[in-house]
Amino acid sequence: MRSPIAAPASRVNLKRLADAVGVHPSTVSRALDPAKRHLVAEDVAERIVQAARELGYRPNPLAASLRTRRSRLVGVLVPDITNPVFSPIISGIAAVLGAEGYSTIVADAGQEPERRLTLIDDLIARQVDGLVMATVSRDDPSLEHCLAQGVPVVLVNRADDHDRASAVVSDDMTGMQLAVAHLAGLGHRAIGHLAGPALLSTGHLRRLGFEVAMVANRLPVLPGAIVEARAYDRDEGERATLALIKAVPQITAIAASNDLLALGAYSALRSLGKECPQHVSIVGHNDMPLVDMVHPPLTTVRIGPRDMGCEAAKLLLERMGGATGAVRRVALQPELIVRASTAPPRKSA
Amino acid sequence: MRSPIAAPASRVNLKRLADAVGVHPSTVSRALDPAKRHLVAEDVAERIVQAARELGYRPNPLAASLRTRRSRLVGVLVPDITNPVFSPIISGIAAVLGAEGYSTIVADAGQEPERRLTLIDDLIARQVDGLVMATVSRDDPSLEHCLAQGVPVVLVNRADDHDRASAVVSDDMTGMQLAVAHLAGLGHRAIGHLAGPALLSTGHLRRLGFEVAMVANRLPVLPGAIVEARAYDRDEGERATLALIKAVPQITAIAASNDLLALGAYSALRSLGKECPQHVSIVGHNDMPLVDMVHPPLTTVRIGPRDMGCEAAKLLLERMGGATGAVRRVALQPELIVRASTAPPRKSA
DNA sequence: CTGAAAGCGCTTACAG
DNA sequence: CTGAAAGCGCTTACAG
Repeated sequence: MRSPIAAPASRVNLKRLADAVGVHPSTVSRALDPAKRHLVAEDVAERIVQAARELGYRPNPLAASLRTRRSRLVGVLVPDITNPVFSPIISGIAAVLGAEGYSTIVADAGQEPERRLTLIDDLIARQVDGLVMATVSRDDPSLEHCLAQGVPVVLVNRADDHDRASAVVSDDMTGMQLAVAHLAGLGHRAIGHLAGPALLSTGHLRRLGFEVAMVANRLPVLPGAIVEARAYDRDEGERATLALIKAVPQITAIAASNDLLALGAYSALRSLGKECPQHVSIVGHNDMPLVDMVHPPLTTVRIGPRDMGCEAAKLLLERMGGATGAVRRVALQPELIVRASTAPPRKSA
Repeated sequence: MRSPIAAPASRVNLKRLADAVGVHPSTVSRALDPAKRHLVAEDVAERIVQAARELGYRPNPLAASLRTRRSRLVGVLVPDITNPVFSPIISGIAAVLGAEGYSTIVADAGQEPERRLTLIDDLIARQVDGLVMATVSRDDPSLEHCLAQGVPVVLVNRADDHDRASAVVSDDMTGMQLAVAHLAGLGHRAIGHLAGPALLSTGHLRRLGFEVAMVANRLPVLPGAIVEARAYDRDEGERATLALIKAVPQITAIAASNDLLALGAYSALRSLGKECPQHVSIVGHNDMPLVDMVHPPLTTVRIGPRDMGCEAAKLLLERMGGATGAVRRVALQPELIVRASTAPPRKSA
């Protein structure tokens, strides 16, 4: 008894375990697979399970994957892990997948499409059983790439124009209609829109929602009242707002395609010496963390990113389970959260 | 020519490729491994590489891992993927590891220590070559667990009391000293501290930094002027602040152990009808996204989470490369970011 | 410089 | 109900 702790005893594998119990490895394999356990005599199975526990047997998933061609691994592609919208999505995906024994490997796709394909190929090479993509544009070649290889894919937060894959999104048009209706209800007539990139389904649909809602509220879309941001970030929000106000100075309210854009609008207003909501009301989209604490607290459209992640995972699970039904699109209902960045327009306006 | 696209032509593997070129699989294996390519005749290697490209050969990393016992996979454990401090850490880790051909698999450890061990075991079963842990408390059993299995581990953002593993952190004591010095410089004398959980190195060290800095500035730590939060979140920040002000009503400034706690203090002050910074100055820690936009913009200590991630990855790379030197602790220098939540105390105070 | 063989640790037809 | 064998796709001593 030299050392109380055994040397990392060269890992016990199936064969060793079989020897210990005195049966054939294949029997051990069956006994330990819930789906096959019924094939082996109850008492034998019992002894095997017992021994496995005692010896601390841990099956090697790599070996199993090599054999079965299933890895119990799913890849999640996000455009930017640093964007707070994606954390809850990832967390939702990992939670429901984890409960089913899948591990999640998340990859930050970055901006270059080149790198994106490489990443996807890496994941496929690692034999992921499925892919969740939060990265795709409305007409994304990387989606084709996945599909061509036969990997089950579901999209999240963004959808494909051609419905080539199932997608879980927030109901983007409705969300924007909520925003516009709120503004119209407050009495605003000259409303502008900070659009997201038209290549993304969120940017496209929210813009559509804006236009539809304006018509529904019998409000004119003034020329120059829609400015498209090149990216969902604060700088672009600021730039777009400056352009918007320059083109349509009489604007009293802005519906932004997302919160970061709205926050950029705050900065633009400040640099112009205007107050929100006294001069201009602003509504965002997403309800990302902390927008309740900015000044003024942001009125926004809450989407349920974690739920979206959960739903996406469920869809993928079906797909990976061999379900082969039609492509589905599930749209979660967003909710308007009214805070202090919106108010009736001033009479003077 | 029925279909323009070939059926997913049963994947080309090493053997198939070897047959195509007319050499033995082992030769192909060598030619394709940069470290072994010199072992094969240049022209043969050339032909192999060429054919590999043409046939679209993609080596199966699972099979390679099974053989070599190296997976080129590293696990990253975070306590809560939704906490914005961790995204840049993850992103930094993935970036430097990715450049070396490693994939990163991030696991959200959640709160139950039970689940944490399971996750770690899963990762180890998948043969991760190394682990980065952002989860450990100062004396964490799960660290022992990893070490016992011989997995290279490096800690990030948090360190271990016993220096059982290398760690990359921000210089927490210095950071807090920066905060206190700033407050003292403004003329504050009655300064309180919202401490983080003492079980975490950040909570512990920042508190220590607070105490040391108070002494250095010849300021008394009033009884009740340090309140420990049970978690790094806004609710706890609010609760702790209320307790703090109740115990020491004459407080004019608060140094918080992190930004979320500081934001909770904002809420507490508001509920008490007090203004920041007029009644109480507040400084946070971390400089997380958007704290520049809250009201008032938060003075805080900026740590470099992305850099921390990068450094941690580098350390892990060394470790995985077989480096066996002493455990190292690298502390990045934090920086004070002065915004509008701090001001001189009012004369009346 | 190249080939033949063994083996990483599993799973699953195939027999019996 | 259990065993023996083959094989997933690689890599790496071992010969030559």
